[in-house]
Amino acid sequence: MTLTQLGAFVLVARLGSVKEAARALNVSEPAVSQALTALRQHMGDPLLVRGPGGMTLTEGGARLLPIASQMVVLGAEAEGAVRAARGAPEALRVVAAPAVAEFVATPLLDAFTARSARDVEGSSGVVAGREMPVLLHNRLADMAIGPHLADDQGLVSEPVFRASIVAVGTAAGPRPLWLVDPSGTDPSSETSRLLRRLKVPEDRVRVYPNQTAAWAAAADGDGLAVALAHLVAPRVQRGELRVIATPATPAEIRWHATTLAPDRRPPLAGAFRRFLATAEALHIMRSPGSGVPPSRFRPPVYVTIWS
Amino acid sequence: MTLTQLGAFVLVARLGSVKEAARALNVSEPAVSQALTALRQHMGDPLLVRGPGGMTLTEGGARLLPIASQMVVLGAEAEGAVRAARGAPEALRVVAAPAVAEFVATPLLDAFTARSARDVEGSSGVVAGREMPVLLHNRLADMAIGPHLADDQGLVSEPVFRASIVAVGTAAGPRPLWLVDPSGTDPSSETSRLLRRLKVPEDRVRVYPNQTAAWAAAADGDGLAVALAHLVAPRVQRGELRVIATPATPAEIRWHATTLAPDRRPPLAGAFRRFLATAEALHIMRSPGSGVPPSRFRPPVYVTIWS
DNA sequence: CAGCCGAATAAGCGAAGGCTTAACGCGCGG
DNA sequence: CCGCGCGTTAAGCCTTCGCTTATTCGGCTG
Repeated sequence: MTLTQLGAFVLVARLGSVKEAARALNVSEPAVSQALTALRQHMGDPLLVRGPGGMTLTEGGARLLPIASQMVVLGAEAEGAVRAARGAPEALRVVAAPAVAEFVATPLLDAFTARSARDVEGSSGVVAGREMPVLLHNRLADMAIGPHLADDQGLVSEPVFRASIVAVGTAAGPRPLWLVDPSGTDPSSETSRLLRRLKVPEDRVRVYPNQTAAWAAAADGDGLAVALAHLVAPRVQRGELRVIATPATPAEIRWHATTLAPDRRPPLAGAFRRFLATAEALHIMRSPGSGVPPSRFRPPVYVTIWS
Repeated sequence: MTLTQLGAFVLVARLGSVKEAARALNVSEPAVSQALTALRQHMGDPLLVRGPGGMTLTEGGARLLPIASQMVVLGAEAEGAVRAARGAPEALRVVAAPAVAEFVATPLLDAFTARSARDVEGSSGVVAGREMPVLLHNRLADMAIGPHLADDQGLVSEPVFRASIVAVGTAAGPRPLWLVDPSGTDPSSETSRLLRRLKVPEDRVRVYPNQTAAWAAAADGDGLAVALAHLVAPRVQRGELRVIATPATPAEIRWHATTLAPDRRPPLAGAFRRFLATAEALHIMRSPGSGVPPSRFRPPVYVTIWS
């Protein structure tokens, strides 16, 4: 399996014909055809078969195409990325648990890049706790902010923030519906730990795309939402929501910053780690202003790998 | 540039040593070293240099690593994907504008897969309008739901839903701050069209990760949020928010479903397109129940390409 | 049935890729 | 200063890639 083969396959699938693909690639038609057969053989699937209106994908080909297409794109990107590294700003890549990402990751990165004298470019993404060690080890991220990561060889995980999680809703009741953010599906998260401690059955849990949405549903009387106390406080004061005591809340939780061991982590990750200890960072975590000007808002490039 | 070369590079970067990488790959040490030099030459960058505590990445290497790593992973995935296609459920991949993704994409796909007799597996992702045609053409998605896509050769875009966008907040005032979801940064979106029509300068715009969050901020009196009227209605009725008239709102908008031309689109995409015309789908779009049980909630695999 | 078009196959060739063993360079600690 | 340990270079070998031209196969159309 070669990038050229994948490229040929992608182009034939897109253009619907070997001939056109050959023309687009500026090679002879058999070259493309041969690349295809090599790939077919490797995969053990026809991938593309003759059909009305050109070559059409088999089910296997349809599965392969998005993956192959991405690989081709990444291949092109790779060359550019290395070349662009000269004189480009240093990159700092942070992955975070949903609540962190939703409320504080962007303000923190903004403050850090603004304060850092160096030319720095930060970006962040959301992942489950289980993924974090892998991403750090593979250096797909420089720092993870979220739950404590077990003493995985080569990782250092230090607490950077303490908060309290509470249940909020409009009224207490028996067998409430629990409204949570995606970390409810992440077994290593505090949210899911809480649900387990309360023995909430799965059919009494509803997952929302983010904590704000879950609060909104709770304010509608749909159930109890899990919330970080200091973040939901304004709504409680306004009377939209009430803090509902449960056997397991309020509970104290900690956010941890995890990086590779100091001798192996990028310098920038160390600098950011030190920044997290400053009063400025602490202030941001305690009361993040939410919403950012559009020029600052760069949504990460989410590429969905359809599996 | 070969996948083997990239694999060797990734492994050396991860393990910090050529020797260990060679052992992990079960090849001789020069094999790895040579793969590295080939890649270095191709890229025109040392990528990895000797450093204290093993081989350390150059800035260029650091840029390459995440890309290379992903390519390697995808390479492995490719083989599995084709093999798994036998007897696997058919895949339907939908990309959607932020508002669609936030409120209706998941319920729609759930309803469709539940109703379809076939074994179907749906998944969805969020993208900007500009990306949609290329994703469809490249067959990285089977359908796009969002703005009308210009008469791009080979694409058919049909309206599937009509709604009204309004501005909501707690009070009208001069020079309000506009609170929008990420589509505010997408020039082809209705939201950004609206902002342009109102001549809102960029520094009066704040982008939130989703519409719900923007509404919440608006309820806090932070400014005016852009909202789909029928979705924000409950909050207006409860008095949390008021609809604020502006010279450009309320405005009627349309969601369009776009696929490849019928003769080139996957059968499943056609079936889903027809489903969107049913009363059931219409009902879901009009009043989507939000929040899904966790067993149903499969967050798409978001892979961030750090550029 | 002839003719045509597009895909597949055959045969051949140069250039990489990818692997080995052997030897070299080089920083570091005994 | 000698010997490790580790990365790199050298040389040789076989396989595969990737391309060509020439030919064959298969389906569609007049």
